Amino acid sequence: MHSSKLQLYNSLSGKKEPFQPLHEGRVGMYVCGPTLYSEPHMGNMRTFINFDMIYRYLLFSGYHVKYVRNITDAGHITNSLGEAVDSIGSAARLEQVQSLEIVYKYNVKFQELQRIYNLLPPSIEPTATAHIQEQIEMIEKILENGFAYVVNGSVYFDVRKFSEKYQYGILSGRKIDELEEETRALNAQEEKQFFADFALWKKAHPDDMQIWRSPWGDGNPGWHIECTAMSTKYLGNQFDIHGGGMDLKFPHHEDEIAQNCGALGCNPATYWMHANMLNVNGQKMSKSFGNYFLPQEIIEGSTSLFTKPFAANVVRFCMMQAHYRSTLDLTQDSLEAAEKGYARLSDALLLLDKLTPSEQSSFDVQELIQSFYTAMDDDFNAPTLIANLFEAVRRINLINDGKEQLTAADISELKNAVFGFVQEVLGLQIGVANSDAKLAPVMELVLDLRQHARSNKDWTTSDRIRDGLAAAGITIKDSKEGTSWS
RNA sequence: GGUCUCGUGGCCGAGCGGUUAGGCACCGGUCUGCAAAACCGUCUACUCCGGUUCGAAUCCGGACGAGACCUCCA
Repeated sequence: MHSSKLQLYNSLSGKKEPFQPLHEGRVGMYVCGPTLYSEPHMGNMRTFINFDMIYRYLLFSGYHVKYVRNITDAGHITNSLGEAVDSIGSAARLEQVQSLEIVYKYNVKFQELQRIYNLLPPSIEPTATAHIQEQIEMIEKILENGFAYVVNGSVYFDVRKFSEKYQYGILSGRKIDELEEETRALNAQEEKQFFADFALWKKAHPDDMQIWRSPWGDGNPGWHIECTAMSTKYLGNQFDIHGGGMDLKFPHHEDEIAQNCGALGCNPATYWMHANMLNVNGQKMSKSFGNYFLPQEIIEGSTSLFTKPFAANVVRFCMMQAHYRSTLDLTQDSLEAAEKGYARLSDALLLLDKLTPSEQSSFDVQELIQSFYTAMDDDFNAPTLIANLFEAVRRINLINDGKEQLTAADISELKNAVFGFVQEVLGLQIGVANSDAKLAPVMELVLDLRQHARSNKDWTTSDRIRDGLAAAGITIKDSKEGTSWS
């Protein structure tokens, strides 16, 4: 039961298009992963969380998905001044460790973060350093096809030559003759024949910590070629979806297209998807703005940006309330709102098991369920999905109050749909109990004593227990069914 | 400087030509010994100025403002 109505926004065309996979029922998806010269920050995580949601909905829709997300562990080697800059190497020297050691260290953290934020593991997470040979072969193909040239041990992509046959700038909308004026005056690029040419292979610099042999001498691969090499190896010359952060659109993705065309004669992906940036307190997350924090710090409450810790589920829920193509502003207020909203959603879902079925249903469950699919089929509109889920929450609560009815079969259908969308599609975990095994019987005793006092109208004692628990951080809730605590 | 995106109520954030987005907060109610919690309900909008249209938050033009990319970047 593949979702045939799925529409997705293609950055290549700038509009929503019906999703038509290359091979019926199968999807190949490549997403640019992290560069592990430092810990991935919360902004990085938003992109991966968004693509996790996209991956999840494709799976949920019945597609067989091969999801490749690379790990960049080879340094990006050039900066605007043409100097060799190996960011992984620089970080390693600072910490006095080998570059592989630092990459390994951050990779372990990244894997842990994926578990914490409930990301499904991709089908494959290939690393750049394990695919140097493939990158060299890809560069050789581009050279054979005449779209690159060798200078002094380095290889550059020939953008002008490429433009004779293909359109450079097709993704980002940039035009070569305009690019030159747009580009700020840059020096020290004498090796390049043309300002827009980019490195495929860069001759080794004495300070490089990572050096490989190649037909052009010792050196390391250019920044863009790893994705072309690995996407081709695992997904083929052409696949369905290529994703990444908005900031990778140019030049990285543009150059990937050029490389793929140059080597294999085709744009690698049918659909290009770009996730938008995360803002914190109104600005793009950045060390210089002082609004930079790590994904584990928000959970531990160890960032001074927020006054309290927030659960990974809450952070994820907050992110799902914004569309993946919109910027999202994370603030104390937005997180607190998400925390309460998520608790409301969560409570209603747990209520589903306790509902009393009726002979007849007072509203159309199918219509409600369909609205979930409609939202997600419209370019993965998770915020609208959540709005529709809250409509379900309202209905569930009304049933609980005896103001709406649902048959046992309808309750069961609703439950499957709602849990499916919340847990499998949005990747949120419901009903994760936090009660301590030793505390539970103690609380039972304490609440029993309080109930005893209450039935004797001994309000002094009952309130003393309630206030005492509150002081210990335990909140109790009285209801018709009894007293619960958390 | 160039290219592009965006400006929605107290906050976050959907919608993108006519129909309630939603969450949080506020307010009203139900429940309760009281309170909290929970639940139900209500109210606050579309930066400004023109234009197109029977009708615009939604399309077009302009102004102002914010941001992204052009250089490593999710």
